[in-house]
Amino acid sequence: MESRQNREDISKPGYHHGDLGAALVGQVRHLIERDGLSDFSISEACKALGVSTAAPYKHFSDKHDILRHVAKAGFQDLTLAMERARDSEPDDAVRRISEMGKSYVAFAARSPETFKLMFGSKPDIKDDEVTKETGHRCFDVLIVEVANHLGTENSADAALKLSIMLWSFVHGVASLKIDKDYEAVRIEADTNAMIAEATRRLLATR
Amino acid sequence: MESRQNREDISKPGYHHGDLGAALVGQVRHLIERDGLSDFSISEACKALGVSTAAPYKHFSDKHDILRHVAKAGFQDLTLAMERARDSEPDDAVRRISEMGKSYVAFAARSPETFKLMFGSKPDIKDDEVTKETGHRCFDVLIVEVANHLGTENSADAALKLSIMLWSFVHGVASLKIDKDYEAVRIEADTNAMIAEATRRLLATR
DNA sequence: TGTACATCAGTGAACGCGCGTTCACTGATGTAC
DNA sequence: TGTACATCAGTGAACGCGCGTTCACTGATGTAC
Repeated sequence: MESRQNREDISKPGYHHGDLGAALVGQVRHLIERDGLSDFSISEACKALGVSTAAPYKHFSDKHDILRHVAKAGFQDLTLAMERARDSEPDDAVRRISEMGKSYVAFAARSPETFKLMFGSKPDIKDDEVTKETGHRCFDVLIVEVANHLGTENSADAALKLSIMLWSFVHGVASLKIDKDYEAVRIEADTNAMIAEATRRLLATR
Repeated sequence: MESRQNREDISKPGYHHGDLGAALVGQVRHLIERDGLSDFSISEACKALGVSTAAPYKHFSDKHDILRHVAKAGFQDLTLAMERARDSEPDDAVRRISEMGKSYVAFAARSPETFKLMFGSKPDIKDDEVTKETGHRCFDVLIVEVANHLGTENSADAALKLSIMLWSFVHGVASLKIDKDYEAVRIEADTNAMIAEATRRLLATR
């Protein structure tokens, strides 16, 4: 049993479905993006995979369990995207941080409903320790970079405070963008330029 | 007919319900906050008001129509709160703007689900011209103040850009706060202090 | 290699549920004469 | 002031719907001998 869980990524085509668990998480993620977080249904995910509506319960305890896995996968993707952005800019610390911000917003634009699931207030997601831990690791990527930039003469607390400020800012940009609020106020916002500008200002030494 | 619409705020107790339309909007707003935007039901609102489930359709075309009125009321409340915050700080322009930011976040903390309804991506809300206009008026309160602060030597475009930046920031703080994301990352954020600090930095002249 | 057996990922039919919305109706109110 | 009538905000019963979840079952797979 344990060995099967460890190689759940290999899919033998002849063995029933192969790996319905992973396929469901992927399909649900797709449907969430297509129909919205509150309008998708796992029944439809089953239909798309050619499987009975009872099949998921052999892999997950309930609907929320599937969503938890989707959220976790989302955090892993986001972390990866931020690490890539960080590594793309080896010379300039401020630019490195603003690139990470851009990749945060880009992820939200690419997967808006998954983003909402990850950062929304559903208790089934929020209270899950595994998802929490995955999210925390994501935030750590930013803290490390800000602490590096500030240098040792500044306290870790200063780095934390700045990180929260930077996170809050890009999270606001991401939220307003995917909810089309800029458009609602008839603004066309160049979010990338704005992130670069705001990052500079927030990180400016007085 | 027209004269009745104009005094929909007075409620004659003997005349059927009095003013079921306004009562429903209030009750739905209350239920949204209690049960969440995706778990409330108008049936329950009807039960709470002691009215049949068919009664709402004498006042609203459908469920979304009620939500549109809730969103509009939310924007009016938010605008009022921001104007009050602005007027409480007559001397210092930067502080005036940061007080407006604090009142934005305070509104979100007070009415998180209404806030999500107002700024979320529900098309029935987003595409409504009346709601749009009410939201726009809200944003204008900020732009005017930022333009005043910048003075005439700066373009209106500069004021707009700065306003978007400030809005994005406080919107991020509000979202992360009401979705309990600071807590999820085990942070206790002093949002008011953070807003004051970030506003100073974002408005700083180089 | 062949056979018997245990496992467990699937089926498909059924369930209870609460929802939004409709329908023909009723009866209190305001108004015209 | 009294009566007849039009209006329309309410009723209450019913509807169709799709959902998440359960149940006893089946049959392909891996394994022990």
